[in-house]
Amino acid sequence: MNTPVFRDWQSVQDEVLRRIRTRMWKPGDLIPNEADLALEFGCARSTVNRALRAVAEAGLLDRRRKAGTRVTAQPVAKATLSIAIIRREVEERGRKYSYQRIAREVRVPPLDVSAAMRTSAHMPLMYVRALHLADDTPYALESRWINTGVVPGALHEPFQGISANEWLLQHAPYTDGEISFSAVEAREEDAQTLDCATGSALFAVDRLTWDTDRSITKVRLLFAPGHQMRTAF
Amino acid sequence: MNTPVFRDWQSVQDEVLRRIRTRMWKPGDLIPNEADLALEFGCARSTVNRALRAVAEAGLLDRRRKAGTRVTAQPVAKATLSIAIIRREVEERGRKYSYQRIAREVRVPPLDVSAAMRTSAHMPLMYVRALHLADDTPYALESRWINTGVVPGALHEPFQGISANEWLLQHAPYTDGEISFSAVEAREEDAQTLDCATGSALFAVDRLTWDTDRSITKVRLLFAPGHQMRTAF
DNA sequence: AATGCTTTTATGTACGCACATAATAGCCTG
DNA sequence: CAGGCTATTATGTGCGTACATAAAAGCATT
Repeated sequence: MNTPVFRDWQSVQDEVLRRIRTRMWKPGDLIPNEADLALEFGCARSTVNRALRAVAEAGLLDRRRKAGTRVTAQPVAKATLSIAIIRREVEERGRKYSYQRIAREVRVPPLDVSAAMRTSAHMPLMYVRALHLADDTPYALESRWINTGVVPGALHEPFQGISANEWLLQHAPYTDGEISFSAVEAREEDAQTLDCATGSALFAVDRLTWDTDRSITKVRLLFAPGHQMRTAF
Repeated sequence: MNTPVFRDWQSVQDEVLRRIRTRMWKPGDLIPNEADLALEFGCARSTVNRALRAVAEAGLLDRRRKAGTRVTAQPVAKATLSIAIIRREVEERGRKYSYQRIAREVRVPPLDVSAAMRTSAHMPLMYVRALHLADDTPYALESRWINTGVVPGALHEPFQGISANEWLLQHAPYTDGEISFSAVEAREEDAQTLDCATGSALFAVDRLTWDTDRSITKVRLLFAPGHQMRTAF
């Protein structure tokens, strides 16, 4: 048999993907080891390794030392969402971005907030509420708590011209973060700001960022009705 | 100066991350080239390359040939969501999974469906509606269109015991997919099935999968109120 | 100053070798 | 036959070299 030669790791990857897709290698199957594949493909083992590693990262192969490499039985689709700065997100859709700060104050947060941020229950934090607009119509409503113990500079920043979102990225780099997505009904106050009906279904994004073990900020974004977050996988 | 030695790519990566985090290398900065870093760290250039590549994949570095490597000015947080099979998702939360097929029929779909799936407007597709339950309470309502032109086997499958979700993964591997998330208000019919109030805010996931250029299936999952999708980044 | 050609440079990748490491398989012992 | 030790094996990674390639920078020409 006349196997074509796969010299670079990308074409090895393509061939591996093809074999999985065409079920030449079926889900659960053990595939040949790196050395054999290298021989077959006419390249070095390290090239095969690079290719298989990439496919494994995509979730289509399971690799274990000594046990070998198997085609994932039930691949878990991994959708990678890019959580961009809202201004950029709006501008990339070709719309005009604008920003309105609604409130900014320092006060003791509700208990669920201090608990989530692991700050003491009576420690005041900074609260910022703002509206992001696209072509002058409401796009997303931001409600944010900032841990001024960790980011004291926030106390001197009015967040009028620049959103807290961007300011924090510049001044308080995070090391870890959590994000969660859900659907919530618009409260009357939020509905008025977003110019929609009370009770409308809103797409909500909650983010919590950390500098090692200290919380930096907790933010909820409520998007105007109809908002979609999409990606390929 | 007495730089410790970083032998393996993971510790090089850690050191690079540390330098970015501590702002020794600031956003937008050009960092030393691979050869210099290899010299400084006491390892091979390929090791530095491996580490920098990994950090770049995480979105914290921008690399371009000849231009060098820069710290990303405004890093885009990448949240990777694992879209598991619903049964597994439920079971991993330690709850009992069950499944009820509600409807299964072959008929001509609405125009938006045939358009999205790129099938001809009058071609009949299979429609399957089913409810996924966790601990016997509604968890997610699935409404699915299957392209029987591409997956004829579906015509002989009742989708009673096994969900279309799992059956398709076994019998119709996809090469590409799109996914989108949104919030929608529960229609009366959906609310009854999910045992919630009409108009409740529901988290909706729409998926469309392809085998190269032919659509396989289009599915909408409506999750019961309160559902959260979460991940770290 | 604008244009196009050439050089330089940093990243990207391939190779072959070596050794590390995890995990299975097999063997030995009681 | 159970339990534990050992050998084997496939992947994981490091190194040094070589060459490919993209792109900036420099140079020359108009």
